[in-house]
Amino acid sequence: MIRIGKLAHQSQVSRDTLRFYEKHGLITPSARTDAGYRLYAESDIKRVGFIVSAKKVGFTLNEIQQLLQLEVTKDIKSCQDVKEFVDHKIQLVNEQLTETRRIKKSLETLSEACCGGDEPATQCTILDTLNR
Amino acid sequence: MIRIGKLAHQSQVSRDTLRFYEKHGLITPSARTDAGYRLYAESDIKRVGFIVSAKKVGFTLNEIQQLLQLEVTKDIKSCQDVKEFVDHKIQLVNEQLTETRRIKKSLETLSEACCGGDEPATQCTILDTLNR
DNA sequence: CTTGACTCTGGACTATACTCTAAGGTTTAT
DNA sequence: ATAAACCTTAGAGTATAGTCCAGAGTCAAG
Repeated sequence: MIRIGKLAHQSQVSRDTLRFYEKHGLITPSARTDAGYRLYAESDIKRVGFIVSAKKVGFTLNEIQQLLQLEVTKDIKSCQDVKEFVDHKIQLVNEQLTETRRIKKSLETLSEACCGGDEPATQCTILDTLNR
Repeated sequence: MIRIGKLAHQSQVSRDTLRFYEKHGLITPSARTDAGYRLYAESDIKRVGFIVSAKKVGFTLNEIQQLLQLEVTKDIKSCQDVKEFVDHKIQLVNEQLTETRRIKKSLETLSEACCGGDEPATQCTILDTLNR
């Protein structure tokens, strides 16, 4: 059983973040010392690792909570359940990608129409476009 | 001079949003009635249009504030200034795009390694991967 | 036995962009 | 004249993901 500082160091997150995750139901230390210090067991450490990994692939904390539900109840869940969850997230990411690409194109169109020269911007095509 | 409700309707934003923009220095009505009602002049209406257009191409409110600065002082600004601003934003969008693509790929790798079948998820490659 | 490192809690603060509510005043239409 | 529609302000709430701080308690080492 380790204390919060050590876990924070090991997991490369801050103590505050661990407490924040706890407040949001992602990880609860298995025990406390008499003085109230959090004590994390091996399984807790793994759980934090899971959270960190899931963050790295783009899951939100909310999604991670659902993933942890799947992980904990994996014996009554199927691979299909897990894969569907991931595929749903891929869909969301694709939608975001589409929107960001649209924005990129709009901006590029804006930029390309502009001479970018020393001229005063009184007739700048960018400003003109935004004014319509 | 029109009141907030009409402007909101015309500009397709809520009254609250207009007041929110005002609080954040994006748009201030040119006048007020004796009763304190906001009165928007033609130039104010244009300004809101500018804000809405800029939002549509992905600028944040903070960036729009800077853009409005450029717009208002356009006679002492060059096309270069404006274009540089847009090009900088394109860079930011490109970085976001790169990150979102990375996430997409990670998720796809995760998904592809999973059988997605009826099997219990006890050996699910997705959960296994996140546990490392 | 005291100093420094560590931990606790609760709550404020950051950034982004609103949205909603309460309690009241004003204007317009009937 | 009165009701509906519109407007005002201040402030709280939403979602996301933390970060920081104060004031206090705990623990290990010299």
